[in-house]
Amino acid sequence: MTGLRERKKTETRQHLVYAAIRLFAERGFDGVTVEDISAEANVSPSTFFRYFDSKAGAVFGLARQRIADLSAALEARPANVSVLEVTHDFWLSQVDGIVTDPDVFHAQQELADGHAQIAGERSRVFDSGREIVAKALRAESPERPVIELEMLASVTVSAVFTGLRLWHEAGGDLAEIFEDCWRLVDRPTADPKGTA
Amino acid sequence: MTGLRERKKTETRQHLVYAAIRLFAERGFDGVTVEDISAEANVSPSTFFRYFDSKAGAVFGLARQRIADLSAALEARPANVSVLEVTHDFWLSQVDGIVTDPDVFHAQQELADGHAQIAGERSRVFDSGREIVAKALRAESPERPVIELEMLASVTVSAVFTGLRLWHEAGGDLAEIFEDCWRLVDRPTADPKGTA
DNA sequence: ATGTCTTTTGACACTCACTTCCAATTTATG
DNA sequence: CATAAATTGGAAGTGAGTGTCAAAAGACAT
Repeated sequence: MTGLRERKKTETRQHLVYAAIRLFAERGFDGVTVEDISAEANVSPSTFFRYFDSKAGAVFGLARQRIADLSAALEARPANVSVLEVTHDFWLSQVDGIVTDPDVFHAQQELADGHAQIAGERSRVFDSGREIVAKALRAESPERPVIELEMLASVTVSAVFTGLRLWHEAGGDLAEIFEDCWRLVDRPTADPKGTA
Repeated sequence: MTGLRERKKTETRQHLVYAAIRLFAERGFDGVTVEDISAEANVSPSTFFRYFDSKAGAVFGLARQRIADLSAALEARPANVSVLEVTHDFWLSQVDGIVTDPDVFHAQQELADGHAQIAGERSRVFDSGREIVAKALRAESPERPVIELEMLASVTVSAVFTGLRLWHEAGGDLAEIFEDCWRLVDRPTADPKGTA
């Protein structure tokens, strides 16, 4: 599983992503060619397109690993911990990595906000996260209506997305912002219509 | 405001959007060139790019008008109707137009799910909707914490997005599905942490 | 170590999305 | 009718993205 081949591949992928983000941050998305990125990572342009579908794809080229980690965390869920708790704890656990090296995150956010192509990549990453949480919720509570669970999964993504966005725009304590966002996820669901 | 020039422009834009969606549905996104779309709409490729940033941009080229309508509805809001109510009623009022001619909607959804570029366009449309609702909420309740309002706005988008997605995937009564999704928006917000 | 098989890579050629610039055409205005 | 302004078409150029094929490198046997 962890042969030299595998290691070299993840290495190359990382080099390409970091090279891309750094160059984009320096010269702008349109000011950098795939050839530039490839040269910076010491591979050929052909190789770039073997790792990513598009130039924009490199920006969130490592984020899929995080989604895979979330999926693993949910599959390893202990019986006495809810899916929402696992999801909450997982995203909270990601805060450290982001605040430690915020440059990459802020660059990703700027790029996604400025270019529809990159926004598409970001959107897809979050969407696959939503799908994974929805699947886990369905397995956990097969008796609850699907629409309710789908909305719940969607709102967990909203919390993460909103938290990151607000932190990017205004700064502050990311963990604290995230907890504030999460409060809207943990409201009771089985209530009657309420204030409507 | 409604001179011949303006009318011709909106006409051309519509022709391009419908031509694009129809051709994409027939031959797939990659099986259609900008030249094809332009020819179908009787304009030159140069003109196409004066209306849209990219080939993908044409898919949601009319959706921005809906967001503008939402913005207008929120600005015309009577004092005794809440922002959430206006937003809810607006989206519900859009249901008719979608179910009457569902082909365009389904085609848009398929295209966005299959191509990151188009997903980016969709993401941006919904995001501008979120921004508009958030702005209205801040104006309505300046005393409430910003994070709470931002999350609320984000959840309204989740409701619309989830409703459309589920209807696209499983069919059924769109208005009913939307109401089910909206239940998670209208839960009380000022509660103590509750089940957390 | 050596040979063989498989995977990864680099080089080349090609299409088409997208940009830029200029000339021609059409609409608005006095 | 004349002039100004906006819109359009055409042509040329850059670079993203795809396909193919031969070379290089890791995996695995003897």
